[in-house]
Amino acid sequence: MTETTFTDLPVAAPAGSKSEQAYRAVKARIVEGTYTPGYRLVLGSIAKDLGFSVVPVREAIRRLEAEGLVTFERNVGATVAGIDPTEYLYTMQTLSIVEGAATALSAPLVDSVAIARARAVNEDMRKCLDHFDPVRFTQLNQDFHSILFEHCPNPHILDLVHRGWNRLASLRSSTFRFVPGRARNSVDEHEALLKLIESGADADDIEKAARLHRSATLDAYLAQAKTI
Amino acid sequence: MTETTFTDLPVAAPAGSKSEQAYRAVKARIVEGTYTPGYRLVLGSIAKDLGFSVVPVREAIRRLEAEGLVTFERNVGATVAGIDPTEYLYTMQTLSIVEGAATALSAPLVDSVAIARARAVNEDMRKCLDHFDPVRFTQLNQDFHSILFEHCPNPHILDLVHRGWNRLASLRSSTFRFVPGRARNSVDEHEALLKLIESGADADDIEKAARLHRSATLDAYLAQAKTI
DNA sequence: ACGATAGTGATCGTATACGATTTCGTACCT
DNA sequence: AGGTACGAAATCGTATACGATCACTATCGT
Repeated sequence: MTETTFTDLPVAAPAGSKSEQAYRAVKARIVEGTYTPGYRLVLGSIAKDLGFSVVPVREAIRRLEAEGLVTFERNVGATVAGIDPTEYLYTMQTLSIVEGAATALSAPLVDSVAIARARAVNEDMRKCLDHFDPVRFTQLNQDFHSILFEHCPNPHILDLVHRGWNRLASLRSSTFRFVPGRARNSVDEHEALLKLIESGADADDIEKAARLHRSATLDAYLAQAKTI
Repeated sequence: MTETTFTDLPVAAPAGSKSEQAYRAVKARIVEGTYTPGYRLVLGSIAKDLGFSVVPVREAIRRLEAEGLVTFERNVGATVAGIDPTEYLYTMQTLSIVEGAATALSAPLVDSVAIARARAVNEDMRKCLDHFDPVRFTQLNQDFHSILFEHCPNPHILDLVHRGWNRLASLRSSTFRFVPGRARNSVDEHEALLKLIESGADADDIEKAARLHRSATLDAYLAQAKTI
């Protein structure tokens, strides 16, 4: 094909190598809960399902392993990573640190328009409390923080945040128990955080607030777990 | 082979799947500087070199990509990731955050024996300054902090620290320029950090000190870069 | 009846093979 | 001479195939 008459339309080509497609497909199914924790990821089945051979699928799964979304055992296979309480604690604690840092680093770059958008999202979250819609609440929560992170000057840190979120995503439809009381506090803390950023507060204070915001959710979980 | 007469010697079996071996082999060569940044990782060559086929090697390389040690381009191949000044900045900043957190979390679990060991390592570092041995200095520096992290309660954070270190390792033998003045300060800061931990200081203060300790190295680099 | 053991099926791990894509050198045209 | 177009070599991407390993079950012996 020497001549490129047309503008080389990428058409509806699913984009990327099959390995890449497999990666995205499996990741999506994990994150959105089609494959719940413990689900056995059988290479052959997934390959047949996607219409690929096993090699790209295998590669995709190893990549997901590196992200912590699946666990892998030699000669046995891969399963969607569950989150036991310990793992949950590790993940939340790590998130509190990287989110705190991301928030503080981004704060100076958040303009008033972004603040307004974030505030709108937060008000939506408040409504979710009344309708009791935990899934949407979680999504909006990520949207809220994503707005604050929009101009984060350090992509590495942002990446760590996203990995943490993905890791927690598998919880949504299974183990996770929504704690409404905590959720309401969370919304209030969002508003406080916005005020802090608007006022051009010290980076340290912003970082501390953002970190505590995440820690508090962990604490609420721990307190609840203790009562069971 | 039903009978296991001998104690099932793992002998000199290189342990693990070939994919795993390939992963470790290539990683080692990158970290220790055999493959310098920009080095082209050709699947066929590495496979022939290790005596494997290309499939496990390919898998190994994709894993290294996920860790940021190599960059990958579709249909072109992989090269050892270089670190341009921007990447260096991102990595150092992220390290300052995760090392700070790791140090603060570990501090309450560092006993006096560990302190003594760390102090000994630090004195070795001081000697390296006189003999001008940057490679050993860097190694000892990692040893020093590793002692402090020995009982880190959060393995995820520790993992992030190690990833950062690996990422920086490729610099050692190439771009990196050792700044002796900074190195001397670094040793002093180590001692100050030990005193802080010994005294049972506030977690916040320890975190701040550890974070600044890493940031200062970055700042020294930036200052130097500016004068060139 | 219970535990150990051998056999079977499912699944993984890796080698090999081939088509697809890129890169680079060379010849040709302007 | 410079740039473009063609072609060959190198390398990647994926499919297929087969040997190796593991889980499971049924059988045998005690």
